[in-house]
Amino acid sequence: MPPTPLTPGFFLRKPDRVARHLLGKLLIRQPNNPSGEPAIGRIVEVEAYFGSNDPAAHAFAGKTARNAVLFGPPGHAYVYFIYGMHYCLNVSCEPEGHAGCVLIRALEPIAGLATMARRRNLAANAHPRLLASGPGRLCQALAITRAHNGLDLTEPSYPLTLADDGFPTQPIDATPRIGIRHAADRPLRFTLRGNPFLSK
DNA sequence: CCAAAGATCTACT
DNA sequence: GTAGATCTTTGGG
Repeated sequence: MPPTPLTPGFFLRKPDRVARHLLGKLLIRQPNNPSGEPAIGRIVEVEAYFGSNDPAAHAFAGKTARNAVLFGPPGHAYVYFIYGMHYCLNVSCEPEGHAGCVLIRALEPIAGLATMARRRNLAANAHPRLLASGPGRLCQALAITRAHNGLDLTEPSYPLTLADDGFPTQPIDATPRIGIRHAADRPLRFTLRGNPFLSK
């Protein structure tokens, strides 16, 4: 079935519910110029962050210039720069005023693998696992930067879109989130069970 | 103004 | 397994 963009209503639920439902969906990156090819990946690993009552969330200490997108409408991109080198992509969820979000952590490459490899400075025949398995890697593979912060991911005419292609429901594992200091014991990282393109 | 931490990745031992 | 790269954001003086 042809990919259908997700609707804002998809993101109105709590972050853990949205996270589970995002597994198996497509992240579509339109080319920057007409001669380029789209880059498409299937979401296989995500983490849920609750705006309040979640010490690990960027929005835990309240609204700032950096995290303002999280407090806005659902289905929008929150892109931040970390460790001086990497970008990470989140999707805002819950109604406006609530700062829940989902971090996209790994993609299974579906289309545009050569473009992904080039953006990642890898050989054209590099193992596809190296393309987008990890939050920093997938942003590099899809050329996602702070320029995309605040973008509506439900609008198919924009360069970055989330879509459903009818991929069937799969068993899901829930494990602790990666790389955080606080609340590291909560099982809020969700993965497609046994998928070879997970980040760890 | 300055300092410190950070939802990472890669290379090297 | 450990270290280094590299810079934005934030909070305190």
